Amino acid sequence: MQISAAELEVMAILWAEPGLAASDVHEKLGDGKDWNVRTVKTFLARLVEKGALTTREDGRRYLYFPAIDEAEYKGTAAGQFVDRVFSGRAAPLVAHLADTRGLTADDIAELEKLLGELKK
Amino acid sequence: MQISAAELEVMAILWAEPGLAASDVHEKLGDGKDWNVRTVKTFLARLVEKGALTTREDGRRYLYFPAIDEAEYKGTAAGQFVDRVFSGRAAPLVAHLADTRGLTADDIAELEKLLGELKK
DNA sequence: TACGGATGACTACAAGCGTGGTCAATAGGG
DNA sequence: CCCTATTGACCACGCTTGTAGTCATCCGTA
Repeated sequence: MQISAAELEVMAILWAEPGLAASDVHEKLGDGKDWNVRTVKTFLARLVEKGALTTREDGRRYLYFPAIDEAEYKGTAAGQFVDRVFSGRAAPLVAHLADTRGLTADDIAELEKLLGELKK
Repeated sequence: MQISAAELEVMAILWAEPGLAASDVHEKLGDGKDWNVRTVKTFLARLVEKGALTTREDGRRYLYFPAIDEAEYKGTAAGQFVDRVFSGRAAPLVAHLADTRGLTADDIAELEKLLGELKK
């Protein structure tokens, strides 16, 4: 089930707040995204078609709910990305991230904590 | 400069061994990828068009060379991915990787070493 | 009650992508 | 020397993606 970049923005909004109507999603879009409402509706329709969203009728409109789990989706997406770009190896990915965008001290602390747990 | 998944496979081969001809690239493709030679040539042509490869004539054929830096490309790609899927935060990405595919002990060790260096 | 704005259904359309076919020239093996 | 396999140039085609337009309907307000 492929979800495109633009569609993912819509999913992000609905993962954060399920049960919105098309116009709500439109309003909640970030700054750069000044998509037409119809564009948003297209994405919603495609996501429903793809099985990533379900709808509930609410009078004359639909409310949209995520049909796939956020953590699960992100996990798979991360795995696919690492496979595609880094031949499946996670460490170089982190190295590159550190290199090109600089991990914050917080990031590093969080990662250390994570590694501590993983070692157990 | 967008490089698609299939094109990236070709880039990977040429990053590992620059100066191959189309047929060489075709031969070096991994197991799953039984693309037709013409498919490979299409990707090569598109990559040249995109400026990701340059060519040198070698008699009747072309040799292909990467025109973009591997580390740089991967760094940007990683950054874009983290932005797109994880709102720019690296730690959750690693957490998801650990979760869904299990990092190996080696991975963990490598990451720890990396973090050690980053802290300095 | 008539109209303007919201809503869903359907349609459009160009660019990108994955996959490969056609054609003409040519180089190499028999 | 001739035929086959290789190579590049160009073309094709259906699917996805980003970005909406059109149309009919309906709801609330003037």
